[in-house]
Amino acid sequence: MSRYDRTTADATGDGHHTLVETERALAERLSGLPVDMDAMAAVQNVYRAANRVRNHLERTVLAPHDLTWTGWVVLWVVWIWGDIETRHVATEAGISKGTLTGVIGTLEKRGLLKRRTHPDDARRVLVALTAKGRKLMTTLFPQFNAEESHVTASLTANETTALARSLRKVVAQIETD
Amino acid sequence: MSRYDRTTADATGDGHHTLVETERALAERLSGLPVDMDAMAAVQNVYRAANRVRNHLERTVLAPHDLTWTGWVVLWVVWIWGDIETRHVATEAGISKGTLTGVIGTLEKRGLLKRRTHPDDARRVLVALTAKGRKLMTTLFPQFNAEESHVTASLTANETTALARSLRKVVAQIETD
DNA sequence: TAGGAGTCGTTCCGGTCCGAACGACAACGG
DNA sequence: CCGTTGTCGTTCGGACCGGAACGACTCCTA
Repeated sequence: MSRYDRTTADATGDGHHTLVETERALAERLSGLPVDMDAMAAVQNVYRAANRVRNHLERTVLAPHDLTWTGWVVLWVVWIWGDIETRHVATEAGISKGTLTGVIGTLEKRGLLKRRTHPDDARRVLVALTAKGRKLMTTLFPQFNAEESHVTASLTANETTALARSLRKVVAQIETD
Repeated sequence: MSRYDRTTADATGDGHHTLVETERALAERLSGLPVDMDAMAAVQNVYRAANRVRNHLERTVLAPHDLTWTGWVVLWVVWIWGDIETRHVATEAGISKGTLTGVIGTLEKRGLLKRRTHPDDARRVLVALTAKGRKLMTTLFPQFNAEESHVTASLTANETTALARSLRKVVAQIETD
């Protein structure tokens, strides 16, 4: 046993700690200093939830079709907005343009979308789904959305909308810097 | 100009689209099919907010100290729980043990933490901060927490706690599969 | 007490990610 | 006209990421 068996940790068995445990351990490190526990908990859970949701959707919906999360998001953006410039795709998908180049290359190689030069500006590149890509999205989106419903199933309708609204506030707050 | 200038997009100028615009464009793709818009908006914003928060904190707090987000999380976990086995660090930090090996290697090379073999089990490895690592955390955590407060500043206290609670529900929902 | 089963951290691989640097191109100026 | 400036997408380097395979080690059992 010995003290190394996490006698100070109060583990819940699977290595996860509750907020209360973390708060107590943190108090030992920062005795006296003021800590915004609510903000800390919110930020931690945003990041934790995002990764959990991503991994879950990748495994249940995307993996059978050999799609990564980023690949899916890019396909979705192009599907919705169609015939869109790559720089806008990058902004909309929330990735850098450097990353997008590789992702679009992969998707184009698989015949899901196509690149073409902008007719009025040879620097720009337009992207659009192929027929194969549109067919895939028509099949996949209902499955994806059903899983989105599933992961939010433990929330009431009001809680779900409040969640989205609060998160938009956080994003807006960051963008006003 | 031409139709390629996003006449169908209703861009807000910076490449971002509102939920209403997305909903309308989506309706054109899925006319008739039922869509859980609330779940979709919630999932999208969770992921968007997580990345925005991460990037913001990396730039404002972590970058000056040449720390990555993952490196910071690992340091934080070890700081809070101290003398902890690597497998628990991986679980707590939300990364795989394969990834953790590399991150710990980097942090150890910088003298921020130290590895040592578990006295009762030669397979296990214990990790603890060095004096330098503890000093860094004492300096950095208040700055980090202040930025966490800042990004949630546009939420009321009730909204912040509700946000964290809803996100925990989402995580719990996924883990019950 | 010796062998098999299980668990630990590590290594490797293919892929993702960002930011900086780069070349191609367009727009503006003299 | 032609250089300067700025904006595209692309390329490259370094870090991260999960999952599979691996060797080292412990535990269980006959």
